[in-house]
This record gives sequence, C-alpha cells and structure tokens, in this order.
Amino acid sequence: MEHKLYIYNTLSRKKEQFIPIHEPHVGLYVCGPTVYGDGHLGHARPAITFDILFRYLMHLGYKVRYVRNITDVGHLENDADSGEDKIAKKARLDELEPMEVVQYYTNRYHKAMEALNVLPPSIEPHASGHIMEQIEFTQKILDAGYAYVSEGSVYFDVEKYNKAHHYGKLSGRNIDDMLETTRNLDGQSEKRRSVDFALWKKASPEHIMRWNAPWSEGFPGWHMECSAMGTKYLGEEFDIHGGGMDLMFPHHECEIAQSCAALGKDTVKYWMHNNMITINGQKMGKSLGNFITLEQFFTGNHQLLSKAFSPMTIRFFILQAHYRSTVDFSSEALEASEKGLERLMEGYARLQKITALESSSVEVDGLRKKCEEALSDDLNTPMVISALFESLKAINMIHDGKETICAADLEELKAVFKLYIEDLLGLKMSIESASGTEPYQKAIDLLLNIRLEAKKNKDWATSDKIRNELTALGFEIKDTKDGFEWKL
RNA sequence: GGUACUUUGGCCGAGUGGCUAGGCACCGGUCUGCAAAACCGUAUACGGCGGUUCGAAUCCGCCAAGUACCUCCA
Repeated sequence: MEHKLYIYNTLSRKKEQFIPIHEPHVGLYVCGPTVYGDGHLGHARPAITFDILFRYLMHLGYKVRYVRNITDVGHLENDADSGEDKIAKKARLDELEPMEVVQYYTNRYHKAMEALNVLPPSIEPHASGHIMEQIEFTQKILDAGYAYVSEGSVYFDVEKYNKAHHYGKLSGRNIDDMLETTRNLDGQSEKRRSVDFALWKKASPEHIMRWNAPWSEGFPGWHMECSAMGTKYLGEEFDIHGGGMDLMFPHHECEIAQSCAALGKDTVKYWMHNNMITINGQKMGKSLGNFITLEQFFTGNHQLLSKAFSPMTIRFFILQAHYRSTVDFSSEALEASEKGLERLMEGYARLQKITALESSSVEVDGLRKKCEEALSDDLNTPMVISALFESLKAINMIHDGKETICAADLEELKAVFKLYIEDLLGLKMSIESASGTEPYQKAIDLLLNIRLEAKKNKDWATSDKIRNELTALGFEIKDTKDGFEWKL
C-alpha cells in the first residue's frame, strides 16, 4: 500500500501506523448490539465509525473480513450472579420465544443500518449459534488453569491470570484497586474473588435459554462470545477489534484475558474505541433512559426532536465529529447538520451539470490529497468534510460563471467528490428528489408555468397566489433565471 | 474514593508550537416585480493562573468546572 494509514490504538494510547498481520488480508471484529430493544443513536456511532474504516480499508486495496456479532444470549441485566438474561427477560415480558425477540430486533437493527447506509459485515455471527465454540473455549481456559468450576458454573481466575499477565492493561487499571472498590459488593458469591467473571453459568430452574455443557446445563458468559467467534472467523491473531468506549471495561478487558489465557498470546493487534454520544452533556444510554431510538429520529416522534431527521442527516451529524470525541446531541445541532448536508449534496449535484472550458481558474489538485491525509489520520472525517466544503465554494463559483474549469480538472473533481461523498463517507442523495408520479409532477409544472406567464404579464396577484398556496401545501418554489424549480 | 478524559467564537465541531478548519445562526452584498431559495463576503475563539520558548489556544505545573469507567450499556 503506497499510502500509510494511522489509527489510534487504545492499548498503546497512541496513533500507530496500521500494518496488517497478513497483508493483503485484514481481520476486523466489532461488537454488535444485544438485540433486546430498538437501536438508538448510540448504536449508530460504532456502526458508522467502523463502516468508514471498513470502506476505507477496502478502498486501500485490502481484502477485509469484517465480523460484527449479534448478542442474543448471555448478556445479563445486573450483577453477574443475580442478573436475568436481557433477551430472556424481554421474552418473558412480551410472552414470546426468546428467538422471536432476537429475530424481531435483529430485523429492525438491519433495517436501521440499511437506512444509515451502513454496509453489512462479511459475517454476522449470533452468540446462540456458537455455543459449542464457547464451551470449547471455556474448556481451553480450564485446561490452561486459569478458570475454576463452582456450583456448576465456570469462573475466570483473574488473580491468577494477573500474576502471569496484566489484567487491566487495556483500560489502564490494576487489580488491587479493583479488589478494593468491589469488596463490598461481594456477599453470597460462588466466585473466589469479586473480580472473577463468569465463563459459563449454570441455569436456574426458570431460566429458558440453556444448553448442555460438561459443567451444567446453562449458558455462556457475555464476554465469551467475542473471544470464541472472533478467533473462529479471524484466527488466533487478527488485526482490529472495535467497539464503544463503554465496552473497554469490563467486556474487552475480559476478552483479552480469556483469549490470552486460552491461546497463550494476545489475539488483537489494534483496539479501537468510539466515544459516546451525549445528550445535555450526559451519556445517552439504556441505563439512563435518555436515549432516542433511530426510528424516533426518522419519524420525529420524540419530545426532544423538533422534527424528523433523515438517516443521512444522522450519518452526517456523526461524521462531522471525530469518532474519539464525545458528540453532544441536540435538535439544533442536527438541524445545522441537515442544512449543511443539503448544501453539500446540492453542490455535488450541481457539479454534474458543470461544463468544462479551456482552462481552469480554480485549484483542484489539493483536494484529493487533503481528504486522503485526513482519513488516513485516524479517520478524521470532519477534516474530509471541511475540505469538501471548501471545494464546494469553487463549484458554486464555476456554476455562477465567476470561475472556470478545464475538462481534466472537472473529471478529477467529480472523481474525488464521488469517491469521498459516496464511496467512503457513504452519503447518499436524499430520497426526496423522487417525489410523486409523473402526472403529478406535470400538474405542478403546469401550475408553475401558468405562474410564469402571469409573471411575464406582471400579474403579480395571480403569480403570488399560486406561489403562496403551493408553499402552504409544503412545496418549496425557487425562481431561477429562466424558469423555476420546485420540491416538496 | 480510584482511573482516565474533556474545556475552542451565539451554537455544533476540527486542529495545532508561528500560516483562515468547516457547518449552522447573525450581519453585509449579488440575484428578484417583491419575496423565498441560491450564491458570494466580513466579523467573533481557544476555562483561569503561572512556567518553558524568539513565539503557545497548541508543551509543562497548579486551580476550576464537567464527563466517563470502576455494575448492564454502543
């Protein structure tokens, strides 16, 4: 690869040059959703962030295998000892089979992702479909001596692991602090230490989702699925593991410990974490109950939303901030993004209509380089967008006849805009352009042509009436030099 | 309590030891019968106090405010 990509590795807390383990192949694993409820804005962030990475790696010529899991078992509601499985709880409340819950929300998640123009991953494994792998993985850890069986459940022996390796190296904490802060929570536990976590849980009698294992009839611990499925599809060592920052501890820390204990080596080379979306400065999340679902954004059906926002607006809004920064949601911020996106896309459409002249009065060369440098510098999408907006000015000036562009420059500009807007940032033209059937469109055109005639005759009363009434119906009428344009 | 991070103009949000980020809003202009839309343009900034430096919003220290993780969370 002639171009160098730098990504921030949470492990080293530095930007590092990305060098694949087995070029040209790249293995990418990202923690997907637990499908017990509708996806919210927070789910869109990692999906979009790693969608950009996925697209960019492919653009650079790598053969990428992108694995994003669906968690449908083992993710508990509260403390590992007493919590109820999230899926099972939802199923009980809705009187459904757990797998009905899983299917329903998985479908809805897919629909939302498609609307956001997030490419499907190469493999989307379900935890429930990989119970055997998880049992085997657990057995490996037991064989290695880093786990113990207690009352039919299997727990990871964190203290023992920590003697040989550093438990806490990803999140930057040490075991003594953790033992201190968690000591009080520990009462009736079957665990030796409060920091130990479950690899396999024996199912209580009322627990529906259960499988046979050497230790008991039960289900796998939450962290186990990613270790088992990640290594199954990407190998014992793979390139990039991503997810939300809130998963850093304990989820990813446990994953590192599990994989290292079972395989005797570190599995992941680069750890990447996207930051959180906040609302009034506070993290948006299920536990805080302050989340807005993606569907609510698309329909505008939420008290904090001034109106509906298109999936592309959401995508653009997220891309306008760097993935490692928190981004604060507000209706105003989204409206600003919406307008900005519209301007960008209209400029992009305008670019297609520009005719080339003999020579260029504008500079086109720098854009591709700027975008490339920005994206390869730890996915700096805000910089890419900024560069595009700067070129947008030139496009508009050319359109107005104030600047000129030659054929070669025009081709380059079109190519770069397409590459970055469509292929890499994944922004699509708004769907609104296709409004109504042909007879319907012709009827509107007819009305506006009548208005045009009225204008020629200086019959302002008729002209304004048509304009005002159409506006009242929700049409946007634009007068141009030689006619009109309209949209809903 | 422990650990980490953040603090940029009216709002959102990049960046960086010296050169305009960008978007939205505002204001001014072009266009228009008037508007709207569109387009162009100007302005406004780097939490506070010290230090390093020829020079810091950018590095260091202290202080303040806020957030996250330490329990489920993308």
